[in-house]
Amino acid sequence: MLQYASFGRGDCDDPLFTGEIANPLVAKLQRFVSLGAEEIASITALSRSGQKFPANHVIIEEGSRPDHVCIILHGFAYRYKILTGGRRQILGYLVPGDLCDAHFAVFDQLDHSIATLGDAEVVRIPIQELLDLLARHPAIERGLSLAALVDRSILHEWLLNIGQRNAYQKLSHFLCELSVRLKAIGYVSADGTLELPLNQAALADTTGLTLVHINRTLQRMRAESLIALRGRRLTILDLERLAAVAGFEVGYLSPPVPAS
Amino acid sequence: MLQYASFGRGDCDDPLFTGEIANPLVAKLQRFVSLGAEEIASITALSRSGQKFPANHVIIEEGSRPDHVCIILHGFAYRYKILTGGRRQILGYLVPGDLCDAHFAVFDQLDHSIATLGDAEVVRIPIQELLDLLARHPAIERGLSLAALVDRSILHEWLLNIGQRNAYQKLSHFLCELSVRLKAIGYVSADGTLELPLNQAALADTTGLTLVHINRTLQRMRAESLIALRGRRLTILDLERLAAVAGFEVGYLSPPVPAS
DNA sequence: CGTAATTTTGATCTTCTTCAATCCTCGTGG
DNA sequence: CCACGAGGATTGAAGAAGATCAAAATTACG
Repeated sequence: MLQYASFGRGDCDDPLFTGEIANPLVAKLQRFVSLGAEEIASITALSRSGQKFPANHVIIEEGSRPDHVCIILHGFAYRYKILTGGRRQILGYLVPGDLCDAHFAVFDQLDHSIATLGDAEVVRIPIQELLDLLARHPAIERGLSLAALVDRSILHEWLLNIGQRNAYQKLSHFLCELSVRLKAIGYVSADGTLELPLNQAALADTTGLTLVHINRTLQRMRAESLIALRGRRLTILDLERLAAVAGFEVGYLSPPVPAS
Repeated sequence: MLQYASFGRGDCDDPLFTGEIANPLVAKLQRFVSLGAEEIASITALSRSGQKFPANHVIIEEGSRPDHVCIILHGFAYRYKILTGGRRQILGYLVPGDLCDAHFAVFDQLDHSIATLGDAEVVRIPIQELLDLLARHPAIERGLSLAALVDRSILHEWLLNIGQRNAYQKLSHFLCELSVRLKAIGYVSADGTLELPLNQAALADTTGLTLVHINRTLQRMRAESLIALRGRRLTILDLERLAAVAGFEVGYLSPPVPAS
């Protein structure tokens, strides 16, 4: 049984519910474009049941040229690069509904790896099937393009974050982003609690800081009553104030408004 | 008269030559896909003569929703974001042939600004015209998609660079990248000299370091005979060794090999 | 209940920042 | 042809943010 189900749109492990729950990819696309019943059915058909992976399982290895695309159904994953010497930079997080490299994978070998954060459920779709789907349904293609746009915005924001802010702000900013993204897919409870398998080492490699320094920064944030943290359960006590110290602006995470 | 012409494919300011020189966008696309004569003609027609801007002129402002796309014909530009407080992060550089936001601009308002680095010549193409062009010539669209892929790789590499390497490596890595990119468009002379209007403040905001620290790092690199630097003229004396200290691997800059 | 992973703490060190001058360089106008 | 001014480069000194190393404490988990 996967964790976090209680915050999600329902427990996909329960076969009784399978037909009823919004497919996470459908849900994601619907934040960008409106989909017809047939489009929803097509996506659902492709991504009904996935493969389950344990924590820290490498889904796609840097340098490979995958012949399929992965969609996260449950749980989380992250993109990363490793430096000779062992240092790791996390390049981004994938949440349910996100896919590992839409049409990108068609051409190229990956420049980074992707691994599961905690236990996760992932569907693999042969590239050709995805291409067919996109060809048949321009709305889906458009939705994915817009999603890619948001991804790029996030990348830009991360660059700004890592390059220009101090440790306290870096961490705050990342937590704000996380909170907003997870809220959008229903993974944050009313009191601001999010539960995810993110350890301090991952936070360090996300922000370009040291594990030790992350630890101390977290403590400071707790002391200031910005967050509460126990085990995997992180509660953002004061998102307003957290956003203020981070200089966080939601804009870049919102689906772009289509030109009229 | 624009600088750097001597390193480029010819002097585009000379009207006698205009018809003969490869259009920089054509040249760029040809590194990814093969173009027919008609495609080349179409592109050339769209981007024959541009508008000239002085140094540090903002071409596209963050938050605007441009109805056109810009192509750099001559000179350089950079993407950047500014933080309240004045800190600036440079997100990437545009060289001749690059465009400010291909099909991206269709949907969204920009999340960052773009400005010229030195004097530059830029064409503005109405989005609709570009869309028509892409619709008529799938090869061009494909070329731009591949170019976007490389852009993303670069962004990933920058994140790794800023997040995980030390000052010496950061700067070395950036210089390696610059050298390779400029060499690809013929802007590096045989002895490794590149001439571009990049001051130490820009290097600082590119790497997330301080101007003062950049200065001292450059001095160290000179002392180690890795580079020579006089005014705008940077010579990479030993690219091998520079790449070694930076942990630089060219791969991510190469056009992806199309799947067979 | 024991082992491994993760978090926490302490002490020390150094890389990089900050602040504040000074010094070039180069284009401009007198 | 030279003085002037501005942007850019360089230097120095001092401080701080964050890194590193090593160990202990906690927590998770089979």
